[in-house]
Amino acid sequence: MPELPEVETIVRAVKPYAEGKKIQAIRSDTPRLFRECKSFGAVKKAVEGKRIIALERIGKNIVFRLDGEYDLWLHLMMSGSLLTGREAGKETYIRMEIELDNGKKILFRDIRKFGRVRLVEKIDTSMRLGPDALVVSFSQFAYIIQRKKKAVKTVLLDQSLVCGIGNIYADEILWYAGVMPLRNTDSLSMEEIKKIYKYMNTVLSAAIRVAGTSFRDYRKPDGSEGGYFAARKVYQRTGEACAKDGALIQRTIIAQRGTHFCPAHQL
DNA sequence: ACTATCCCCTGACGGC
DNA sequence: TGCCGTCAGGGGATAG
Repeated sequence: MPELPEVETIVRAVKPYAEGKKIQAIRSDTPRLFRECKSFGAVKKAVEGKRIIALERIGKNIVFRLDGEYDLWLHLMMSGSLLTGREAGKETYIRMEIELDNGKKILFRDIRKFGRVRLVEKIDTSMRLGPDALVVSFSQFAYIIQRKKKAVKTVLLDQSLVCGIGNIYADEILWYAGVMPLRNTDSLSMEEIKKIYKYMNTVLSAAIRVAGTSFRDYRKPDGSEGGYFAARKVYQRTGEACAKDGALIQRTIIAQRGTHFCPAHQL
């Protein structure tokens, strides 16, 4: 699923393709994608003819910074991806096509139609996002963790606290940190919070270096797969031996999500 | 105001 | 062969 490393990979690939170009046309036959906008027509009117000043990632969110009144915001949700150098007619599940003024196209592919587009003001406060997981300082992070009294995994998944972490990396980070996903944040020692912070950075950075985790739907814009699935320690390894101590990986449900952990070294 | 639960979508896969 | 249940899960909406 596209989490911070996957969205970062996509944005890095699309950046040189999009930045500095004008949006010639935007097309879509999936009204559902624009369910949070007034209408598709309103989006069309706001973005066509506008230049893409920059392409940015904030957590799992993608923002096309435009030289108009609004920016174009996109969330890939679970099965969304951006494709470059391809024709819409030759691909399946294309929900939106952005044609640039050089004739090239950015395609939004999304099997499950969970993705969403918004027009956002230049300074937007409606997204309710905490600081990005790769930007937040340790003191900020410790403060955020300590003022919550919930399962640590739930806190890591809450985008309004820290944004960018999803189900795969929450499990991976907690495996490295040696902390049980169900542990209440008010019981964590400062040592444990330090470990979670440290591995949040190392796991996300390592995943970006290999272009993310391809599990089910996620692919890079050129169609190739990310390499982190092979490197993962717990996610989707239920019943396998833990790489650290050989105990069998267990699975439970936290916050409606499959949660994987080692019962021996995660305390 | 806060938290927990439901639900949107589609395809893959295992069991019978 | 094909039908059915389960799983994948981000985040907005809604109930409490």
